[in-house]
Amino acid sequence: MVRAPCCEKMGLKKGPWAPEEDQILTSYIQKHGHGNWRALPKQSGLLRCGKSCRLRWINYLRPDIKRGNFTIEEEETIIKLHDMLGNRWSAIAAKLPGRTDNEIKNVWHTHLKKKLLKTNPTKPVAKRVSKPKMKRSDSNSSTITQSEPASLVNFPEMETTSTCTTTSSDFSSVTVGESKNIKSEDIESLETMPEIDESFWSEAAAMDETTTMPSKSLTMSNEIQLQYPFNYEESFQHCHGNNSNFDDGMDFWYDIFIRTVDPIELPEF
DNA sequence: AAAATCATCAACCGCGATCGC
DNA sequence: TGCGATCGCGGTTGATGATTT
Repeated sequence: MVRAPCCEKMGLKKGPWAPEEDQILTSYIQKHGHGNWRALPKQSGLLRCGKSCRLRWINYLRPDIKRGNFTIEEEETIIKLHDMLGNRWSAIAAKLPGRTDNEIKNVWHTHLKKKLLKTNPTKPVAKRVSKPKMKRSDSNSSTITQSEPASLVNFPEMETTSTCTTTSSDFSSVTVGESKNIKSEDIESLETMPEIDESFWSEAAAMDETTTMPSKSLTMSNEIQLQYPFNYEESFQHCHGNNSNFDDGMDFWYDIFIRTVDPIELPEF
């Protein structure tokens, strides 16, 4: 599929927005709503592409935008959420009313990353938990489809956990209750998401000495998930063959771990 | 005082997901 | 069901102001 490059048409303006443009966009949206962003510039008379209009509205003109410096509480929330979610700025922004993903991203890169490095230079700052990418074609199926491995996972503690015990030879089909598949809302449900901090991982590693993976089908509640700090790579290799790697295993278990809303069922193995 | 470097942040870009015909 | 259009996200860029040399 060939995509028409955004803003490439002659006459479309780029760069900083003039106050008059802001005025036009604001009054148009207040009157008509934004509807189709692509059509908005034509209808409002702006010489901008829809994408640019959308960004300007979302990041700057929206009436509920909170301006000014971030409070200590907001910064702490960002740090906490980033620790849990990684660079999922929109998910983090959803928990900070009036703040945009762009703003949070900027604050993270300019202030918080440095702040964290100062206060705790040994802790990995760029910890990223990738959101599993689901193939659209599988959205109604009951199986988890893994489209690509996590690109960066930095949990050194996990690599040292002892192995789990499974008797599985086929883990390719995991039933996920009613929700059928991972939904972004599930991942966004931070109210039910356990906080994963360093103490969790060290506790998990300690517990792992005595726990093994259940060998029969089970319902995996939030608590149970927390009790099974698997060796991601080995467990995944066990299920998918020895050619799979740590990232595959991490992503696979992330799929399972992230289901925090409804209990899920694992197949017999 | 001027040049160089750094910090900030608004805006852009590309891509995957989703919508809707 | 396929495909083009559109949306939304995250990474990156570049303009600008502040600070340092």
